[in-house]
Amino acid sequence: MEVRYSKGHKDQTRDRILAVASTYFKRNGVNGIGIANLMREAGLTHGGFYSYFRSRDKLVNEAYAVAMDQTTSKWKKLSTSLPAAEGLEAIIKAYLCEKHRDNAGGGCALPAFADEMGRGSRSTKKIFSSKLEEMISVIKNHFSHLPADEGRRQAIFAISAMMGAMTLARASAGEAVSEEILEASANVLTSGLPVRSAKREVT
Amino acid sequence: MEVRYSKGHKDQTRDRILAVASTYFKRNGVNGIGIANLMREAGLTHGGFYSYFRSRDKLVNEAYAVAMDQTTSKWKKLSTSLPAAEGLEAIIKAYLCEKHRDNAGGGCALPAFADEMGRGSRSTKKIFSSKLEEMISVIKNHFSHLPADEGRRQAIFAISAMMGAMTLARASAGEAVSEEILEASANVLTSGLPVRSAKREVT
DNA sequence: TGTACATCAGTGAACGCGCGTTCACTGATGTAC
DNA sequence: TGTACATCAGTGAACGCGCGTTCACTGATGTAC
Repeated sequence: MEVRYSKGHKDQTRDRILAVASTYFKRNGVNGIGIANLMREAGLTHGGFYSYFRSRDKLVNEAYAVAMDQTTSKWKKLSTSLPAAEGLEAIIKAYLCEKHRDNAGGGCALPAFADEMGRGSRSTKKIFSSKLEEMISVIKNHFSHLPADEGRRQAIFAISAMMGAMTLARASAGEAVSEEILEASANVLTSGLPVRSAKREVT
Repeated sequence: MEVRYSKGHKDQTRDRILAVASTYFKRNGVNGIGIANLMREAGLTHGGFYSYFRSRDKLVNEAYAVAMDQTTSKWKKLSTSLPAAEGLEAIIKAYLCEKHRDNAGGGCALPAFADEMGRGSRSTKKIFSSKLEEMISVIKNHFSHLPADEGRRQAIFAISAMMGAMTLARASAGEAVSEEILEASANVLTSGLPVRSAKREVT
């Protein structure tokens, strides 16, 4: 047993539960793991759950937000370490690879449960769209050479295409077409997007 | 009560159960409706279910196949009624519209449960990839002016982008960004794809 | 310093509910004679 | 033609199980005196 009453101890435990939930919801689906198992993975028993969250639904909504934040910050890191065009290519290649496909629990929130959020409540959709807005904003920085509305359009499109390809690649994992999907989408996105065309014109 | 023992009566009932399952699974998720309610929607009681399917899992796999076939034949109809470029635009516009977004039960199988199939068994993934292959084949016909492998790549990419956009639009339904997603993806797909570029070159 | 008490993170038994599955039964029909 | 029987699509009660949720309790710690 660790020391109790330490400053922020309960917040740390809460964050741990959320981290476990984010991972398992992404890997097994939002209904793919129950509270008892979640709490066990967090090193606790199920009874304590309700001193952290008012209901399972509340946890689910918070886990959605946490999971989407994880993707956003990952993209931000890749973004800031490279110039615009290379940064976007780095994001696309890190996204559309077999390692990401086979690691749903540690990967992007969108292919893992965007469709589940589509069946969620109004509050779920508000969380989704505000977190998606942050993702769009990060990607949009890579289209700063375009007019603002065109850059936003390209960013939205790139995110849609990436998450769609990953979802289809996962659904066909183990079949030859799965790698084709990753390859095709990475190829078209990196060779066909305006950011790359712009590069070519400069060269 | 209808007449019993009529030729093919049981097959018709089976098809009706599958049609109901396809619609409700797409609308509410694969776990969003139970056997009792499914059978009630098909005009029966739950006890009879097991004279049609060996288990719920078997029904789910068959419903996946039925749902994907529905999309394929819808695309085929749009494809054959128009020349290549216009046919593809018709498919894209019919896909990326608010009517489709708000009608998951009657819409495409991919945004409805591709992610669920990603968590399915090996047999589920085999069904998925063989049905996806048919979809690719229909879309690929619209890229017949390209080398075969490039046409296939574009077809795979277009399908990924369409289903990704629809999934994100549904998850943000009710927020302004939802319509933006549909518009952005339809716009980029129809103006940026090689089929359209080819058209322009000819003109 | 030592003792009694309050605090509170965490425990685990218990409950109700929904769901997948089983199974003995029903009742309308076609068929044999 | 009429009667007895076989067939079989469909019924609904019952069971077991897992899961979300509740709640009385535990036990380690900090604090008051």
